Amino acid sequence: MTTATLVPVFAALGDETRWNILAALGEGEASASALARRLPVTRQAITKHLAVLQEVGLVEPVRVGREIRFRVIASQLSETARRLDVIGARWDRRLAAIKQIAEDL
Amino acid sequence: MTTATLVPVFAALGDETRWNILAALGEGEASASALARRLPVTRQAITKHLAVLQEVGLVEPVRVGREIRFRVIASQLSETARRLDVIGARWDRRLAAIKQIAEDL
DNA sequence: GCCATCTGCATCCGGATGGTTGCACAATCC
DNA sequence: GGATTGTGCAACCATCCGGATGCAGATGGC
Repeated sequence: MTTATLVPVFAALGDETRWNILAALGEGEASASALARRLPVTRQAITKHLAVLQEVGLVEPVRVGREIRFRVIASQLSETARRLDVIGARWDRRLAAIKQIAEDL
Repeated sequence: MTTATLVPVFAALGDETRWNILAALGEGEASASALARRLPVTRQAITKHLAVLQEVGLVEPVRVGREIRFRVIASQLSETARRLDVIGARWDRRLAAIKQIAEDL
């Protein structure tokens, strides 16, 4: 679960490279080195990004022999979407109410 | 509609102050000056944030007399949530498939 | 045991970013 | 018409951030 606070999750998702990493991980678990081979960035850069993604619970490390692979935690994405949807709905209601009031004038 | 590219929207949502502004706008339309009065930041800072929010279609300016009020576009929030949910679902399927393969070994 | 490979840590760098201050300009209300 | 209030623009500042380099340490294959 680790329901991370919402804002940092969005901050993590607000970077193109991070999405590329997530997309690459969609093909299956991969280590930082492996990711560095198929993406146009250094391993160290990838490591930092993975740390950010792990911090907000979007990704999870798995030790395999001497390497550390990472896998996407899809549920965290869904959870974030759900929470954002709730917020959106709340605003919809509020705005609808305001509009109603305005029209009643 | 203005289906802004997803990543910049997340980047915009990845800032605490911006959420405070959105929350304040939830009470109803407000100008940059008005927001500056009830938030612990300068009007100019707020103006910049509003520009970012407007850029990604989360907020919309409305001219009222000599002031420019801003209102939240709730549909953009819902839309973003929907798109994120689709991505999450895709990952869920993919991960389920991978798990299936692993178990079949 | 040795070499190849993967990870970790520290440092450095340029650009973006959140924020401020200061000033000029526009419009509105009385 | 004048003072008040709202906006716009520019410069400046500190910090964060994405990224690169370099080097040291760990670990596994053969």
